[in-house]
Amino acid sequence: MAIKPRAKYTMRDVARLAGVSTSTVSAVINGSVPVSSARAEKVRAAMAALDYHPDEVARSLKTGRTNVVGVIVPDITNAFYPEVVRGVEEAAGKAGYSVLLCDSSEDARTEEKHLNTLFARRVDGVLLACCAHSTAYDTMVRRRFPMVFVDRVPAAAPEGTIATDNVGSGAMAARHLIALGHERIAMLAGNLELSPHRDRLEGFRKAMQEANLPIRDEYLISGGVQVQDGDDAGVQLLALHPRPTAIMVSNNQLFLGLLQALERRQVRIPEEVSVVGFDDHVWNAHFHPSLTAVAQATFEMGRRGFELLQHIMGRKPGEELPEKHVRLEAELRVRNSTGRAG
Amino acid sequence: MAIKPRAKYTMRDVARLAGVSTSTVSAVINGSVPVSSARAEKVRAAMAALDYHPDEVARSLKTGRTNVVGVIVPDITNAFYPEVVRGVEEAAGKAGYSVLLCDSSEDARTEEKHLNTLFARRVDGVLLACCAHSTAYDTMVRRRFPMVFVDRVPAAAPEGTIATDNVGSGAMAARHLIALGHERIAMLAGNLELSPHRDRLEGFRKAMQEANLPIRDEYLISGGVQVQDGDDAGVQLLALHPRPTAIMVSNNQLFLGLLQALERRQVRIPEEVSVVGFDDHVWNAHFHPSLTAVAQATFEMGRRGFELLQHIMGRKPGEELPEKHVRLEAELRVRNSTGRAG
DNA sequence: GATAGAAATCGTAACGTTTCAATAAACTGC
DNA sequence: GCAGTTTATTGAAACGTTACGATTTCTATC
Repeated sequence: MAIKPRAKYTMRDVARLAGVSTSTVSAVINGSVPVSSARAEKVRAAMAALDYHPDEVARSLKTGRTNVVGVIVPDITNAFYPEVVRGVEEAAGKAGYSVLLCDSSEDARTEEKHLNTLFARRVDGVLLACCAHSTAYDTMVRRRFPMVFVDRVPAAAPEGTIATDNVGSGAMAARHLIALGHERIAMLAGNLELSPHRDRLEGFRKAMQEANLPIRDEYLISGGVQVQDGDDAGVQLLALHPRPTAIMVSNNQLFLGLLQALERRQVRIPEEVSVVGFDDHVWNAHFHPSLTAVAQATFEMGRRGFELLQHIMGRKPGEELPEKHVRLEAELRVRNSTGRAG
Repeated sequence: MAIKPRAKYTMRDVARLAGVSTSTVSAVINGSVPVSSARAEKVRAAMAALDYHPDEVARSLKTGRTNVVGVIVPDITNAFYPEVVRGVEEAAGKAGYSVLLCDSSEDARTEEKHLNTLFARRVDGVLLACCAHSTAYDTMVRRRFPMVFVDRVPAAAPEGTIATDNVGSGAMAARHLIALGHERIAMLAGNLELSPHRDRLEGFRKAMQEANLPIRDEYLISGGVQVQDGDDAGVQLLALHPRPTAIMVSNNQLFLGLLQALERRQVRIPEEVSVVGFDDHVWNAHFHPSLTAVAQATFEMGRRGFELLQHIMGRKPGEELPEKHVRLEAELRVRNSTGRAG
């Protein structure tokens, strides 16, 4: 294997130019040990003259830390995740960390592959929005790897999780519909192997029960999380008698699919059916009608997720975490896609 | 500085367990040198038994390559970039590279900081969608750093650029409006320091000239690229006499702002004014009316951008590139926001 | 001016790999 | 059976840092 030409200058060169030892250069860089200001100045001048930047690879090998965290998302083109990633990236940057981004395409094998790569690259920790049938939990626990589950959390995770209060916000969305007088409420519940969808359904159930409203089996559609799944489910719901007067949808892609189906059938919103979705973004406000949706604290999820990971990475053996599970509040943005029943 | 406990096992442990030297283990891993199948099998068994994964950090230090590329985007929450990044990530993954993601927030100083970090981390190359007043070009050329400019390309870049044919697609959008009989056409041209916006304006000018149509100064609004800028510009345009009958918009955020302003003033689209934008995404088709827009080959931009970078990284000194600049065709998706001139 | 103690500096041995020159082992052909 | 070749295997020297113990240089005190 051909060896790549490396950075022009090394610490040796700086040391020679400044007339000191490499130890002194290292001390100036890291501030680990006091250096007389005269020499420190000389060293700094030499570094600038050579445009010298310490080799982080060598440094990592020596210190055992890379100052890199991995982030694995199931689909970066799903508008939810870029905001989370942005939150991570910003918090990480402030703390001197860089972010290695991986996309699992909702595939457990790809996820596992990424996890192995990140492990081999010796990242200091991983933030993971896992996919269905994820084996991540076992793999990394076995390796004692600092990890935080974001958005989608395995039931077994004993610590290091951050997510929206999905039970609560599912109930919130349902209660909103109930308060508008709806009784025949349907839900596109998404993939019930994923915690957010499972929890939102639980919240929905809770709210319905509180209000003494029945949930018909045929009003509950679960399975996929893609646009086409939402479209299919919409078609299915429209064929029912009686039709639901309101539909709650468990994520933005299903939501879009549902809207597509309703539009094709020329079903008027909210006159004929009210719809409320999860995941808000700019376009929701400009849809016709504008869309009522649950807005998650995406950016904050990323930011605090990184902070949680930082605690885990910095923890001494046996030490307890200040908090093991972070639960974020969501906000219902009421717009014009939900209206009074009847 | 406390040293982090490292991976349980090293090549030494594998070698000892397999009863061979570390050189042999290395040979098995890299296939660099023939190893008798009996010993190779022993080594593989030992690796599996210890769940051993070679330390990529050590390997990088030795080989001088990290198999990591950096990607810097101005705003990952702008729906355009996740698709580009996905293209890069996928192509990179297939080639054994990982992706370090940085967000510059459209700020030249942040961009420069990221560039330095990536450089220090010894990534093998960088894909950059630069921001206004970027100093990246000089910095990295000085360092002879493999780099590809994506989407936004500095005029001076002698090679390693990939972008949409913005002049062509700008002209395409304008011609579409002209063909519909519009003569008073306005343009929200965005930030003219950025090549895509500059080029789209040039295309617009070209098409107008071909058709012998004048461009009024007050119909040309440039400056920002954010939603609010689009809104402001919309307000400004609506105050003019005569009003333009069609408006072309240089990116998706400006587009959204413009739509916001038109909606507030209850301007009917396309009856009173036709609008065409840049950057298509799923929601455009479901807007009311559905939005005519130029769709760029985002995913492909990422994928081919990475491939171009690969060529640059793998190039021997003095060798020529198979192609220095990649220009991608865009597609005009005609929907209902553009109609015949009144 | 000598001396103790503190402060600054340095040499060197790692960190976990790869690679190259050197050795050992196994084949050739005669 | 032996020189000559090929083929496997290994030991040891890097790669560019950090950090430890050892050493030198200061400063203050008597």
